[in-house]
Amino acid sequence: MSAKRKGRRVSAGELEILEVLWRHGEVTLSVAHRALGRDIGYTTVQTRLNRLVHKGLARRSADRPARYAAAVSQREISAGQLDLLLERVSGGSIVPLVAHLVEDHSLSVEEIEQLKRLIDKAEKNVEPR
Amino acid sequence: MSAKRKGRRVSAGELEILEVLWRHGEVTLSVAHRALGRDIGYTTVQTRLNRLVHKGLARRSADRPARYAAAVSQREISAGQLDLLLERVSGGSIVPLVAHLVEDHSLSVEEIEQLKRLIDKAEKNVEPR
DNA sequence: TGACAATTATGACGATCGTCGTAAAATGTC
DNA sequence: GACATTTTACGACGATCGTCATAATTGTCA
Repeated sequence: MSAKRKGRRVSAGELEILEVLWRHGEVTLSVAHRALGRDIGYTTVQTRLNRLVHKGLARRSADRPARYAAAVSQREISAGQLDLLLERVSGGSIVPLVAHLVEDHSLSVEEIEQLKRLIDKAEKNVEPR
Repeated sequence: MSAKRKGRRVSAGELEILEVLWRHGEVTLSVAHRALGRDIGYTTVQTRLNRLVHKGLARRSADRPARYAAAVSQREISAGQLDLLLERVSGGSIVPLVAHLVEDHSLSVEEIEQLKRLIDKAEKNVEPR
C-alpha cells in the first residue's frame, strides 16, 4: 500500500490548479493562467502555484519560463479526497455515495457497461468473512 | 426540486460535526463533545457548533441544555461535496470515482447486491442522447 | 441561600486560503 | 545599448478555520 497516508490537505483552489496540471501535463504560469483564465488574477495563479510547489504537490522546472507539473497523481489525490468524504459524510459506507453518483447523473450505455464490469470484478473479491 | 444551495462551503471540521448530528439526530454540546470525544476541546466543539448554526447548516433549540440538529440533509451535503469532487478531480466523469470506491474497499455481499440494483435501475434511465 | 456544577458567551490567536499589487529581474526587440 | 515585455519575487490583507481559555450565566441541592 501507499505510505503516503499522511494528511495532505488540498484546498479547493489548489485542486483547481492541479486539475490544469493533470490535463496539460506541463504548463508555464501564463498558460496556467489562461487555462483557468478569465476572472482570476495572474499573480493569484502564481501564488497558488507557488504554494503547491511549496507543499510538494507540484514541481517547477529550473529553466527560464518555468514549467510546472503535478507531483502527485490525479488518482492518488482523488482517492484521498474520496476516502475523506466517505468517512465524513456516510460513515465509511460506499453505497450511498455510489447511489448519488449513478442516480443523479445521466449515464451513457458505455458507462453502464463499465460500471457493471467493476461490480462483477468486485464480486469476485468479496471478502470471505 | 431543491433549489441548489449555492456556494455553501463546508469545512472539514464542520463536516465532522455534521456527521455527529446526522447520526444522533439531536445532541447537546456535551453529547456532541463526547461523540467525537477524546482529543478535542470542549469549547472547540462549541465553536464549531456555533459556526454551523451561524451558517444555517444546523439549528439550536431554545430550551436550556440546548439541543443541536442538522439543518441540511446528509444527502444534500454529500451530493454537493461529491459533485465538487467530480468536477475537480475527474473532470465530471463518474466511472473513475466509482472504480476507486469499489476497487479499493472491501465490500460485503449485501453491498454488492445493492450496487447491482443501483446499476440496473440506472440502466433503465440511460440518457436517450 | 449559598456553594458547586453545568451551560453558554465572548474573545483571542496562529495557520491557511484566496486575492492581488508592486516592483525587481530577466529576456526579447530594434 | 535602450526600451518594451515577460517572468518572478515579495509581501500584504481580509476571511475562514481550528483551537481553546476565561468569564458570565443558569441550574441544582444540601
